Amino acid sequence: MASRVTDQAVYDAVLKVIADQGYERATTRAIADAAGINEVTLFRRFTSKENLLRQAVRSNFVGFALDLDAPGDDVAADLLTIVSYYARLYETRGGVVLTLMREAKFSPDVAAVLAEPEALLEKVDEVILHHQRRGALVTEPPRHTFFALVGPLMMRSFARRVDQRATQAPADPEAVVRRFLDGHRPG
Amino acid sequence: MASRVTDQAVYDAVLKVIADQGYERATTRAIADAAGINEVTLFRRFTSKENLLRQAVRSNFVGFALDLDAPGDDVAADLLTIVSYYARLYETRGGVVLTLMREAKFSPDVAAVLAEPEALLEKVDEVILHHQRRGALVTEPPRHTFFALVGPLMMRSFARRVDQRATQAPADPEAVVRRFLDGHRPG
DNA sequence: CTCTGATGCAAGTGCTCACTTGCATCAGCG
DNA sequence: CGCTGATGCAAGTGAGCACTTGCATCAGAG
Repeated sequence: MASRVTDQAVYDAVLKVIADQGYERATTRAIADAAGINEVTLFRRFTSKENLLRQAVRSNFVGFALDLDAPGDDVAADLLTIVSYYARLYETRGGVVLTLMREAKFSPDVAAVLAEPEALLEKVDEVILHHQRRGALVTEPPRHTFFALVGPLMMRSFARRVDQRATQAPADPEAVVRRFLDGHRPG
Repeated sequence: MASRVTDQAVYDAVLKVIADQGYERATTRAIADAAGINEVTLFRRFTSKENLLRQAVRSNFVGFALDLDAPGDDVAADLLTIVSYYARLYETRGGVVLTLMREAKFSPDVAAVLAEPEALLEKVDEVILHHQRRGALVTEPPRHTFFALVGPLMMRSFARRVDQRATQAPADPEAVVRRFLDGHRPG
């Protein structure tokens, strides 16, 4: 029988609690409370705190993965896929993502969990390399290109966190790609 | 009788350990080991972990405070004092500073300790306000002006952390102030 | 209605960690 | 040499937390 509180609802709770407490300070008790279930039930359903985070991350960050398996001829289109993904990610989950990235440096658990979304990055690298080889992008380490592309989105999310008053409009992925290509098409 | 291991040596150890582990994961045991003293001695001399951090921060960040009590007529000179202070801070302690700033959001202890250096910021605000009133700077919330001034230094420190390979030259405070004033002198 | 599987609750286990205590040692000062 | 005050070491205390166990309850499928 399905559970009264859905898995996704629990995932939302985890991410929310982690967003304001950080992973290590987020007690399983607090997570359970936020999800409206008993702590024991939490463990019965998700085994461990780390596994719970893993499933939440998988479901929310990795789940709706990009259609990048076969990069095509159109640089702009492929980059747009990437930017749209990260724009949406930071738009909806910016808080947790930044928090987890910070904590990954110190907490082996968090680092382990983030290994999975990191694998996404390798896919992205391949796409960038593909277009570099086709002569559509300046040649540099793909990860650099990636940061140049997505960095502005991260910064926006970061700035919003530091400076609340800025009611910034959500980033327009098409504009981001356009601006980026202006600077990264080989002359 | 003075202690064989000086207070400053212990402070260095704390800041170093916190820089790579973060405050919460930095056990007093690890700190004592890094300082080359017994954990018990640590407590006998510094009372508590939080107090130890406080004294380390006080000694390293607040101790050599700025000569800003009486802002003068020369905007450039006063801003240079500020920038030089933060340039040196990030140059020598960038790692810990960023780590502590991150953790302050989650850990009340860290937040409490950082309240003291925060007070420095109020002094800075006053100086900026002073020069705004004298018509030497564009009018905006002083904290914004501060971030515009010091932000680049923080970003440089942050970037160095993310992207190791960049052997960036240390920031030149005079250049920073010059560039800043170009954009913030009222037209 | 009955059976089953998921849930809640109370209590407990084991680990880590900040912090303590008692005692032996050691360096400098008279 | 004898005193003092700081240090080291071994052991322990108490709290927080991830995770477990046993039992009662309750909702849905047959």
